[in-house]
This record gives sequence, C-alpha cells and structure tokens, in this order.
Amino acid sequence: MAKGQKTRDRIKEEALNLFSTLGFAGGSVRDIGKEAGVRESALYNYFSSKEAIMSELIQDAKDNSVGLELLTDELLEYLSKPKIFIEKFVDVLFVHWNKDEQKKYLRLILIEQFRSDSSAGVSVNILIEETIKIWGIIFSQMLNYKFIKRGDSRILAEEFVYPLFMMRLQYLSNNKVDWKILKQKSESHINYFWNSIKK
Amino acid sequence: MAKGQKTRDRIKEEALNLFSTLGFAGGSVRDIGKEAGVRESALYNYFSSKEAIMSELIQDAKDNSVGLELLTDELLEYLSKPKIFIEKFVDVLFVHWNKDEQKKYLRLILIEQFRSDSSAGVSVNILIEETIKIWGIIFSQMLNYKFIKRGDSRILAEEFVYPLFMMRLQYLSNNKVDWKILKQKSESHINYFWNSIKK
DNA sequence: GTCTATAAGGAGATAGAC
DNA sequence: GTCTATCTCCTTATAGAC
Repeated sequence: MAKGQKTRDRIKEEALNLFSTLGFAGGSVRDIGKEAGVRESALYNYFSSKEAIMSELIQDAKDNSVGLELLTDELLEYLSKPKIFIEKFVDVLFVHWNKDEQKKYLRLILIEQFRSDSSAGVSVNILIEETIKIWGIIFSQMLNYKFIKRGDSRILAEEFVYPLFMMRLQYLSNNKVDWKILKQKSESHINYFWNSIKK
Repeated sequence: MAKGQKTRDRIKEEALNLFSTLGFAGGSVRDIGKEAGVRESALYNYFSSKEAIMSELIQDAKDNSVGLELLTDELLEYLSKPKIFIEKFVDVLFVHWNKDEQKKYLRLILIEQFRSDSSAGVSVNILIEETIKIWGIIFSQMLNYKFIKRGDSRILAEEFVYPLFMMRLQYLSNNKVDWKILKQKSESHINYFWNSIKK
C-alpha cells in the first residue's frame, strides 16, 4: 500500500478488493480497515456506513468504464481502412479491459447487480451500452463514407460488441483462458465480422 | 412451500433463493432454515456445513444446464430449412432460460465464480460451452448437407451463441429489458447471422 | 428427525479519550 | 483523524433432550 496515498483512497481500494472477490456481505468493514491500515472506527470518519463505500465504488465503476477518450485522433486516421481500424481499436479495448482496476470493477458489478437488498440499482448493461454506443458511432461513420456494406449501425455495433464482451467475461472468470487464446478468438471474430460487412 | 416436499429439497430451494440474491456470505443458514420451515440445527442433519449446501447447488446448476435433450426429433425435421430451424431452436432456448430455476442457477454461478474462498471452482464458461457445443453439432450437420455457406462449425457456433448469451444476461440483470425487446433483439440477431451464412 | 439451549466468535456501528 | 473499548446483534455450528 502506497504510504502517501490518502486514507480515504486506501479504504476504497481495499473495499474494492474485498467486495469484488467475497461479495458485499463477505467483505467486512473490519477487514477493509485492517488492509487499509486503520481501525474500523477510524473508517467511519470517511464513510457513514458499509453501504456508502459500496455506493461510491459502484459510481466509480460507472465513471471509469469505456469512454470516447479511447478513440484517439491517431486511431481515427485509420477509419478509411475499416479492417485495420477495427483490429487496432479492439487491441485498445482489450488492453483497457485487462487493467486490474477494470477487472475488479466488472467483477463488482456482476456480483452487485443481483443483490436484492442493494440500493445501487446497477446492471452490467450500463458497461455494455457504453461500448456499443462507441462502436455505433464508428460504424455509422464507416457507413457515411460508404466504406462498408449498407446496414444499421446499431445492429452492427451489437453484433460486433456482444462477442467481444463475452470473451472479456470468459477471460475474467476463468484463469485457464489466457491472453493468447483471447487474441486468437478476437481475431477470428474480427475476420468473421469483416466478411459480413465488407463491400 | 409445498408440504409434501422433502425437507432436504426445501432447504436446497431456499438456499438457492438466498444465495442467488444475497450471495453466499449474505444468505445465512438461519434464514435458510426459517424459510424452509426448520430450525438451523435441524438443517445440519442434512448438510454438514453451509459450504456443503453451496457445493451441491453448484453441482445441480452444472447438471441442469442446456443439454441435447432440447434437440427433439420434431425440431430436427426442420434442419433442411436452416433459418426456420434456427428460429425455432432459439425459441426453445429462451423458454428454457426463462424458467425461474434456470435464472437462479445462472445468477448463482455468476456470483460464485468470483468468490476467492470458494471451493467450487466454477465458471460461467461451463454454461456457455454446453450451448456452443450443441450449436456446433447443428451447424456441422448443416454444413454436411451443404445447406449453408462453407465455414468452421465451431466459429459459427460461437458467433451465434455469444450474442444470444449476452441477451440472456441483459434480460437477467435488468428488469427494464422485457420479453418483447428480447424477442426483437434475437430476431434481429438471427437475420444478421442468417445473411452471413446463407448460400 | 426436530427441537431448545448454548457456545464461541464476527458483524456493523458508536462513545469518548487523545 | 485515529485510537481503545464497548454495545448489540447476528453468525455458524454443536450438545443433548424428546
């Protein structure tokens, strides 16, 4: 644990670690405090309750999901070469999804979304929807410039993103699925998809 | 709760209800007993520990996932009309997945797979893999009879099943996604997919 | 096979000293 | 802002009567 890091951030970090592996009920305030280096009583100076920590983590998970900032100008130059663009952006996405923090947030949401006594009202859909929207923009541009066959950009985005997201899920939940297999699978998906949209 | 139902089954049923909404740590043995109509002490006549109940539920979830029995003879008669066959079998799948028990099992596995202190070692992959295998058999038959364009049956199965599974997930985790929208989405997926494999 | 009673400890949260 | 000490309730699990 970084020494200079503020106590509040340390608490959130350890709460994320515990909640995303043991569930909300399984991660105790006591253990969160211990890992963060404070007594549980000191923890209540920063958060009014255990539930308050979770709410903030869920909000962070929402705020830190995929955004348009991944679509850099450098990347957009390849838009006229659709297949290359798709390959490059999928790489960017998987690197983003492979970050420890991103994995923890996804696990947290997958667990939390079913908790009946939760006040968060979160769903894994919000994470998928963000990604679909971005690809929707991409495909709508490709359609505008007639780089690909005619079609509905929203449907193309769903058809492209759903399998990617499933691969992300499989990679997250099974340590037997390694990075190499993931890359192979995504390449094979891109090839299949590209054949269905190329002119 | 059915009166004639054996105590052991009632315990498992209520444990499934609680674990699949509150997580393993969140569902207490006391509450399971209360809902099942026995004291928690009586419960220990049937299961050696809380963990033992969970292990059995996970095993049930594995055993009750999609199987070849869904491929009835009546259905197989439509194999020569691939698009109709696909539509009909997707209907069968969604009806199966929409059963309360199936929803609970999926929620249970989605939660349980990340629990670091779990002994179950389960992953959502096992549920997906079963479905992919069945569709792999279907597409390999369609390829044999040359009903569809040349391709790899495994890849076709993955490309077809992944979006279906995502729809199942979205439906499970968001009560705003209703049955009608689900049907629309699956139709649109079938159309897209069919266009990519028809001769 | 189910009960009452209870053990032994963990949970979330608070009071008040420093 | 963090600590010690403590409250109250809930947790899994067991012992032994019926």
